[in-house]
Amino acid sequence: MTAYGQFCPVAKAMEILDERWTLLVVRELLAGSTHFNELRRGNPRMSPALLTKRLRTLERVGVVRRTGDPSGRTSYRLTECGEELRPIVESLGAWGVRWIGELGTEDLDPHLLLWDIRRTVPVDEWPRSRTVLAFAFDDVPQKVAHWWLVVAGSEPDVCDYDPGFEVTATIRTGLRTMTEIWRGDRSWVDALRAGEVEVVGPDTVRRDLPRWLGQMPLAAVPRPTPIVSPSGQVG
Amino acid sequence: MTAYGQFCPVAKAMEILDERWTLLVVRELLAGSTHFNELRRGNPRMSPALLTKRLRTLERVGVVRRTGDPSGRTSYRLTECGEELRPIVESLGAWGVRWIGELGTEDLDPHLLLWDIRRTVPVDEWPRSRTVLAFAFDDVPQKVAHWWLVVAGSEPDVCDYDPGFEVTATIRTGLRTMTEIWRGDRSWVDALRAGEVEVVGPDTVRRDLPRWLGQMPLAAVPRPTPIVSPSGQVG
DNA sequence: CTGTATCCTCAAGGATACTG
DNA sequence: CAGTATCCTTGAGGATACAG
Repeated sequence: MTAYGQFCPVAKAMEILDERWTLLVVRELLAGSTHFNELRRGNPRMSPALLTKRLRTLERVGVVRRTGDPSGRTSYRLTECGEELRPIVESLGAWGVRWIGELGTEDLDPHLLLWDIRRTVPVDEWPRSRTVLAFAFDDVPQKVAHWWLVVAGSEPDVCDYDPGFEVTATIRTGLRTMTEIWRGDRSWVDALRAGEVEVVGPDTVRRDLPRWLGQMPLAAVPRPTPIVSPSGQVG
Repeated sequence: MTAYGQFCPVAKAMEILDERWTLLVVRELLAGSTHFNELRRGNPRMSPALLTKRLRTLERVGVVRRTGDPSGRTSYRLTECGEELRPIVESLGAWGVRWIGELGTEDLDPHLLLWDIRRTVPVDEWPRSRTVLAFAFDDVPQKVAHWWLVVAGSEPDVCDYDPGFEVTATIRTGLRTMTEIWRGDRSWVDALRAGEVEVVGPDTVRRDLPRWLGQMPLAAVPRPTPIVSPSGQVG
């Protein structure tokens, strides 16, 4: 928060918002997280001390209000001022998904992926009875390769251990491929055709599964048209 | 540009954009600056080494293209990718002007103010003949208290020394007051009534002067409605 | 005009362990 | 659950001078 020495509103805004992690904490709050550990889960590489510090700053400048919620737990909520950051965070996301397609291996995180999927799972598309999808990622250490997504009732659950229910279908693929599909960088059909995803389960499930999982909301953002030269090469 | 370890497009965008000064350099490019020293003038507290570094990064990620312009001078221009940051920078400005009203003394800078005014002076509103406005700021060191704005033809000029032409009118006020008027935090009439601005010159000029100078574009952004309690106090 | 080159400091923030 | 406490490092970036 070192001052820029400018009266320009953009500079004044950035004094607050350009600090590392700040807008990612706001992103979590916009997505509906309210508790300290929810915010941590959304930003696992952030130390708790730093999260505290950022929340204090955001509170001081009026973006966040810290309250005890009904049950007495501490909870953080965006003020009107903070809520008005929504279009900014959304535009940043749209810009990011359009122009920063290349993901490093560092950017891939199964925990974040599954939690993000869980957040927006279209439960209505799923069968009424308990349904369990198993994920097996073949490009990460065994320890973090297996995940389960359980939909029973209206609340989806994510586990990194076998919850013991019968598995409806298993998705074998790379974490990278699954992430790219989720982000809308490539389509299910494309990945299936390329043999990079294998869905083990009944045909009906294999057909419905893409609709069950869906894609992240930003996946719908149109991508820049690649410039194709007459020779057919991408320029 | 330390990675966040997240595939989220907001995180990927912020890896680039949350570095100190970055979006302020982009702001200058969006405003039409193309040369190294123009970019420096817009961000005087930024060291040239750091500006170089930021420009290299922006070039590497595809936001900026570095070219020699017709005359051979180096020039920096936004790519399509960089141009798409415009709505983001504008939203940040709108948010900043709405929610960060308090300016520290550090934020006041006569050079930046005059250059910003110059940038958008509505020359058509001015007399056809050469017109010179003198600014005398009474709350800053003598050295930086006196400025001249010269409009002759279509190109306005700013000087921090007496250019020698006959002065059409002199504006005596605080740098803070002038900055607040420019930002739209307060109105001319309000500041005049409060006796915080004195315009020395012909009546016609005193009347027209607010229209000559105008306000920064973001001044038009509506401000949050203060919550007024029944007792009349601002909450 | 468009940068390099150096130096220096300091504080941001990552890692880890611990507590009411 | 919601943070503190501590340590440590490293590189970000401010200041200044200089160069092609």
